[in-house]
Amino acid sequence: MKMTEYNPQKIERKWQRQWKETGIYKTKDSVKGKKNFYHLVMFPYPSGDLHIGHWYNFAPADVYARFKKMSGFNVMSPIGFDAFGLPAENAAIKRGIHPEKWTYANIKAMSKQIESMGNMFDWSREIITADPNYYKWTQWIFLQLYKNGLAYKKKAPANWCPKCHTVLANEQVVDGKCERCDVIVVQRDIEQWLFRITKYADKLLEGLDGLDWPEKTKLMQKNWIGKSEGTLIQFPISNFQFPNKSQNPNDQNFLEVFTTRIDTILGCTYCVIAPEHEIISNLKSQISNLDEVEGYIEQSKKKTDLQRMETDKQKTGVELKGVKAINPATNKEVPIFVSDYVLAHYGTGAIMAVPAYDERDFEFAKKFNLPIIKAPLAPKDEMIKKLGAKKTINYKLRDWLISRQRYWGAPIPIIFCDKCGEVPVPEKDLPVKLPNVKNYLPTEEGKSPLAHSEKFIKTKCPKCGGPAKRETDTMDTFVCSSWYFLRYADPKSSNKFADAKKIKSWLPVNMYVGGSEHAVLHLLYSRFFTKALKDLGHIEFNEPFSALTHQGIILGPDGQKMSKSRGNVIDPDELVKNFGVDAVRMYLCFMGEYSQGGPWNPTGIMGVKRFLEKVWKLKTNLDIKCPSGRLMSKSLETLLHKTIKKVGEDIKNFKFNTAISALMILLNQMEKEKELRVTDYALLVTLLSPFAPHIAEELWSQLKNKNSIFEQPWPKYDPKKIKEETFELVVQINGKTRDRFEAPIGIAENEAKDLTLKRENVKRYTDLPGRQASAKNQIIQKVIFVPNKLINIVIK
RNA sequence: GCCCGAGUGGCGGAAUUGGCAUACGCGCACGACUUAAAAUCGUGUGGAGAAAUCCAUGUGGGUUCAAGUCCCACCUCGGGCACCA
Repeated sequence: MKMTEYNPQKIERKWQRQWKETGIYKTKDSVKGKKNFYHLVMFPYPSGDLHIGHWYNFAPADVYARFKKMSGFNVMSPIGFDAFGLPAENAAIKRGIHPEKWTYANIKAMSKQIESMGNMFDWSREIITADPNYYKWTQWIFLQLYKNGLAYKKKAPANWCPKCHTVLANEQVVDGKCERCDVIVVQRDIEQWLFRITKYADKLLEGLDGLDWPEKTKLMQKNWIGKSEGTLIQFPISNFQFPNKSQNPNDQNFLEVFTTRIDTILGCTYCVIAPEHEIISNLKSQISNLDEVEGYIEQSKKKTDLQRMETDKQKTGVELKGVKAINPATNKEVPIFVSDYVLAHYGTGAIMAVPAYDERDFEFAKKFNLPIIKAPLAPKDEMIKKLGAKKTINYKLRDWLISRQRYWGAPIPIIFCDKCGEVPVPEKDLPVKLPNVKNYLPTEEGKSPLAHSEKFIKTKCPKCGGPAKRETDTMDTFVCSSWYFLRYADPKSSNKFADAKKIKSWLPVNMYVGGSEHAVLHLLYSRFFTKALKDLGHIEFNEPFSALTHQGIILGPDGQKMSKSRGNVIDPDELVKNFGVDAVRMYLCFMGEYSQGGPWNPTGIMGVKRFLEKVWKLKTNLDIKCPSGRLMSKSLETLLHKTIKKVGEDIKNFKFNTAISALMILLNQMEKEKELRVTDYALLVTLLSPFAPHIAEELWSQLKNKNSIFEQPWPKYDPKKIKEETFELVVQINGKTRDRFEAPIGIAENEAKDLTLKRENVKRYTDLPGRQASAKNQIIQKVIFVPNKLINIVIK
């Protein structure tokens, strides 16, 4: 069969079938003489349809992967599905379909769509996090963390989404609202599982330095961790009386505060404690306005986080009457207030207020008519010594809340026994399978739907064999995705989460491509898992992703975020039907800077489509144009080598738009040539192949090549052939371009100057009546010569 | 409020890091082919001016022989954090 017309759909079908049959993208764990290169895109969750955003993530990333493969690396580019979790579950519930059925139907549909992109994904390594063979190891990792004190259960106020009926991690609360459904989050006292990510705060901070990541992302993590160095100081309570009950050794007769500004302590005129602060219960007998205080505490407990934030300008609070603290620096008594502008979970939950130096304290002081003293600043170190204060470090980062009162997740492998208490499921009993229940709807009472499944709950205690109950909460889906990159190294392993040798040969990930919305979620959690697994001796590296790139967001043609209600959604399937996969891939690369994204231009794609057609036509004309064996023109040769250099360098830097522009320039030049060698045309096709793999593979085979173009080495350029012999010397008069002429590379300053002064265009400025152009008689003040670039004559 | 990032033709965007601003593409205009249209090909395309030339990289200042690029102030947009003491 000989194809004469360019029919993208036909070519795509042909080569996608061929690639599948030959298994060209199946990755071996090692190839002799080649270095492994782990190239990863963030795996999608099975939401339903493949969005243009997925394309923008995967297609340009595939250009990079193919380029790496052709550059001599053994490239692994795996794909899978982040199948558990709220998004899939909510979508399923909305349609009245069981989450499992819905999820697997979507995976099937989306796999087909992903395959249509023609990426070099290795499907033999596909993973699905909802598969028991996968989540067995998610549970196993949970147990490792649990056994080493990095996972714990506690009852405390947590972010509760009233619509999703589950608690959420701090990272999943955006502006006081649930990141999934935008409903205002409330605080709810509930038993919850947490990972002790705070133990790794410092390591997570330090590790950022060595990473080839966008600076902005590193900064976001740094700010999220929020390290601040300060001091703990004790403010004695005057006339402190221990409560009547038997004396608790933890009861303190002082108030400990945290400050980063101990130098301002002389200006401290009152103290403030958070409504949740423990000291209140010990002071009860001394507080004369206890009813008022407790009323205030009740009130602030009822507030949502969002309401607390809204009180931005209006500070509230109540003084603890009958109790005073003593400022240890001045030995003066100061009042104590309870106010919700102080956060219980940060520092000690208590502050020394210095209204003269702190804006928030100033506002509060003004409202309650408290003294504002502009005291002199004291030297920090001296003050610490004098007061016997302790230097300390605080972090904004809080422990990661991972339990969800939802059905569609990996069960937490813990058993509760009346006799033995909390008992981890023995590793040999993993996985704890998620039962296929009929009643999977979330409940209001703060319990997982699994709590209704007697069959699931009832079990035996692994320790004593007595009757016991299973934990019914499931894990946050971010737990599943915090280690998936390890599994790709050995996706079928049944006796380990992945073979150590295989992990060593592939990890850390060499290039990770995905959205920046995960800057403090997935990317932080994965770093935590990696560090914990390393400390527990399971892996040998500290950081999961050596290099990271974010794609931008594609907006609708109207410049607005794409949404069905706005009707500005661009459907990639439709584009593929109209323009072909190669054109879609290529236009995504061409439309602008990769990390920037931007509005979709419906007519812009015609440009790359035309380009591909021209490449095709050039081949048709080749037989006429090329009498075989002719030398190409000097100028084409230079351009060809320059293009090889530019395209390679641009792909390496994810500057796909300028790489394509260089290819267009090369094509435009080739079209103008009277004769064209087959080998030179083949070079163009090779340079094009990472962007438009289907047409390139077809043209390559039409050039009578038997192997795949992707088994070709990336072309090398000859640095000698890039060097030109002449250049265009720019002549400026007072910094403005007035002339230019061809001059040999390396021309000396004197020679360039002489030639320049003889130019007619220059004489017009320098040959003034009665004066001569020379630096001596002051027409010419100065001559600036930039070798191989320009000459600037400064005249008066 | 604080911390990042960005503002370049009608539009998406280039610019070897201080050296010809507007590459490449879209769009538009004119021409060729056609009975005609589409497609295709060719030419032109920042603004003003007859021209010399002048003016243009968010605004205003500065440094420099030379600024889109460096410095200062401001404006607008995007992102992050948000009572973290």
